[in-house]
Amino acid sequence: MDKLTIKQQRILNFIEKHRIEHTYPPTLKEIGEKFKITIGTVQDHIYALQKKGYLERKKDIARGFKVIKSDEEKSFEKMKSDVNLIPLYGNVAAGEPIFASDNIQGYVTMEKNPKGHQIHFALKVKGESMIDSGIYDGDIVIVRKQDTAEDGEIVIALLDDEATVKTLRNKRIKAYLEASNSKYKAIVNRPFQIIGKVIELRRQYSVV
Amino acid sequence: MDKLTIKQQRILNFIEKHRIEHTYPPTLKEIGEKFKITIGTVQDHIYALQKKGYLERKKDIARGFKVIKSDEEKSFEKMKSDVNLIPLYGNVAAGEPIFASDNIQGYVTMEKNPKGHQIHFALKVKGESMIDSGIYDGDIVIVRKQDTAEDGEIVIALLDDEATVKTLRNKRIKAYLEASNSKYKAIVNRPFQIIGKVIELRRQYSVV
DNA sequence: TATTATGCCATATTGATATATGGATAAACT
DNA sequence: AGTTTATCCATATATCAATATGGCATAATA
Repeated sequence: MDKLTIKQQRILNFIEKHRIEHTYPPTLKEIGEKFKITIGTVQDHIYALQKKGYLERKKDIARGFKVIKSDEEKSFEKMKSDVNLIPLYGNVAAGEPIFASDNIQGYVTMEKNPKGHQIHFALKVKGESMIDSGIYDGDIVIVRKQDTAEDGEIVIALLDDEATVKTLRNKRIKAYLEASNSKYKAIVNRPFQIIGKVIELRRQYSVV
Repeated sequence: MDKLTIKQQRILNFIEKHRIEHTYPPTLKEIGEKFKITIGTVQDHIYALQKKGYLERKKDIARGFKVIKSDEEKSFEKMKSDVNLIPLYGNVAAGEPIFASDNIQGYVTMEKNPKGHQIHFALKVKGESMIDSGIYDGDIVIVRKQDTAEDGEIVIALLDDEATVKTLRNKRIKAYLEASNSKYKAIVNRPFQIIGKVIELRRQYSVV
């Protein structure tokens, strides 16, 4: 693609900017007014932009401009549109509903999972019970909702109506939850329910 | 805002969809063609959409539609636009340039930092030297470029042309680098250069 | 030196688009 | 029963907007 002159670049920018701001591209006249040139001159510029491959336009269509983006810009935009916002829940006291919208503390960005629309959420970890697995107090875990898991996977489990992070031990005889901290005992013989599996961990360091 | 009828909702959706796909909104005629109704009827629908507050339009302006979005939609869009993609670099052998675009392994999404345009990048951690700080082999660290740091902060340092993750010890007498693993010794009396500070850690668990 | 690209003007014409008006039916609401 | 709302139609007109054409000057390029 040939390089654009300053004038051409400005006009191209104006078209795209106008489109974003007004939801529709400008007319030739509007471009002319902006740059204090006549329609005829605008035609020349538009022609140049088309010839150089930076602009497409539909014939006889009002405001029928389409600014061509480079592959790099495109893939960047695509990647951005592939970003999902998932809710970050705060810690929930026993008995309270976990997924109440009142408990949403914010949102966390996450690359969209290619495997369909699975439901994710994020949770702030409280306590030291998973420290031997490198999960610290204050870390954020991103969780995929599911009600089963394999032996050794880190899960969010509902224990006495409270959500906790633990390693699932799914042995032949019985499933139980294990803390990753030698000071804590495994939780055996208590009913629990798995609500999701930890798929990612995030830790934010305080920024000065 | 009054509720929309099915027909009105469809027309509203079409206008927005057309805008996204073509970069400009449709004309009255195009709407009429889509729904096989006459322009007069389209006028009625547009009028209703305006009266109910779902659509704005400029008088005498071709394709002058603007679909009004709810506050919720707006804030979601805004949050998405506040997402940045930062490059993820792979491990670099000693002597090779670190920030060469050849070394970009992918991109990581990150909430845009409100404090201006700082430069960030991401790096995959190799080795066990920071395990006592909960940073494991394979973890991804997000780094803010800077050439100084405070005592105790985790930094990326250039040691013999190789980038490593270490804790900075900035004592009265001399600065040195410390591993967070009792098996490793601190690196004293060797020249190094700080290239950034770790501001976030991410760990992906294998998803089955 | 001839040619092409850039940057500008003016004006006429064709076609695209929006607007205005009037009329009709059925359903919902007061 | 009367009124509003939601659907539709048809047609005329004004204006918006794109296109076509021709001309001029300068700088870069073959």
